[in-house]
Amino acid sequence: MPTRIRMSPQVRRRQIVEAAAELLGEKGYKGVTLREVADRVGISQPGLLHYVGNKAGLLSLLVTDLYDVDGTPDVFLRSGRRGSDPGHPHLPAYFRFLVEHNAAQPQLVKLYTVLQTEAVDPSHPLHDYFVTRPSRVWESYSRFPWALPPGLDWAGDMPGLIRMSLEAMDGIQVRLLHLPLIDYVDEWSRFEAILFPLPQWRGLL
Amino acid sequence: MPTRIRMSPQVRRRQIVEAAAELLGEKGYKGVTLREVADRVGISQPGLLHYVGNKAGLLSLLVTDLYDVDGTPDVFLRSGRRGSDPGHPHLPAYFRFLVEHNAAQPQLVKLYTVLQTEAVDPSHPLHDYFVTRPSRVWESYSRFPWALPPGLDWAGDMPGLIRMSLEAMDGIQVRLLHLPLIDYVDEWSRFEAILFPLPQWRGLL
DNA sequence: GACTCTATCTACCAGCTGTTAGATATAGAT
DNA sequence: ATCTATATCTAACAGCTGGTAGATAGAGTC
Repeated sequence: MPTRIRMSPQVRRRQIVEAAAELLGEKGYKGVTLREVADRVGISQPGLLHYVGNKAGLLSLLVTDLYDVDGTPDVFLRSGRRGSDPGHPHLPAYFRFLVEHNAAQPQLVKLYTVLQTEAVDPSHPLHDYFVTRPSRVWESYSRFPWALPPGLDWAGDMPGLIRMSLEAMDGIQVRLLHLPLIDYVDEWSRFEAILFPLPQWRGLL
Repeated sequence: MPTRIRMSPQVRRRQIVEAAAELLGEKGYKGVTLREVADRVGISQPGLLHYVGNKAGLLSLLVTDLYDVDGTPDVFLRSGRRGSDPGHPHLPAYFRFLVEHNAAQPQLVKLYTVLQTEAVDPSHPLHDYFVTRPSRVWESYSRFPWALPPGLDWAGDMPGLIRMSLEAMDGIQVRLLHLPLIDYVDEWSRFEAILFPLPQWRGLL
């Protein structure tokens, strides 16, 4: 009978993650069927279920393998990039790092944006994950002694500054879903200029 | 036999729009079934279809009855609000109007945010509507001689300023889906302060 | 070469979903 | 009262979806 293509779990798992990321980024979790993902990978639907258990397992796989693995402040501070001195890390420097990191993976950003909004539904497998995410993110940020320019108006309101920055990024990412196309890095640099309005700082990055 | 409740098309249609808006705002278009909407209205599923034709018709109803009917620049300029002089309309004044208008209808904002992102899927009934929306919105804005403060850095880049403002609003709206809860108007005022950094202007509004 | 493990398959199913066909009852007009 | 228009219902269906059961075959091990 026909030759069955048997691959190592590592490779297959990688294929599944990539196929799922691409499809979910376009059609969302509810909009994608297991058969679609399986077809793209080149296996049968039960074959896919063998790896993910059930449909929600697809998302666990994505979160585990794609989210929160790089692009975090920790990674930035260990990256040795300019302004990444662990003693006094530059907040805008990190945001540039984050934005450039994301801009280089538009498909992942799209996936993130789509899932984040789809998860408003309390029955969505990632509902809790996303609803509580701002708290976890802030907790992550607050562990570092970010350096802030002394002249900044709201230098005292670090949470607000970070929150607005992330809101701006989210807004840009939503805009990226529509036309005419814009450039993520360019658009962020405009926000950076008004969120961190200190020319001499920007020269340092 | 059981008493059948027969209502005027206007009333029924209104009920359907409200039920659909609420449900779609939580579960999205794909996540909601016609039966759910029908149940909430209190009619049968074919009874609902009598009004909307098919499932996509639900969305047409929403767009027709809820979207783009108020909150547009035209409405603002006719509203007689402070700064709404049709000769020299104030851009930040309109944005305040828009934000306050939206903040007063959080459910509608949620619906809009959810549908906007869900419609990335090319097979989504509102795909074209949302993908091409920025162009239409800009066209709408460009019909008015918005007054801009002379000292503003990018006074020459009106499209960019408007685009950033709308991105900021979108970002806030995404953040509104998560916890801890924030205040739409407060958060916008922070962005206004950096997008339109002219104290004497803000005193005018 | 025989054996074991498991990745992968085929076959199947129950439940849900959108949609249709046709019957029925209700409100308003005559 | 009767009639008409139509809002609303019940019944039914085909397609798809996630998930299960059991068979099969490929790859490494001894």
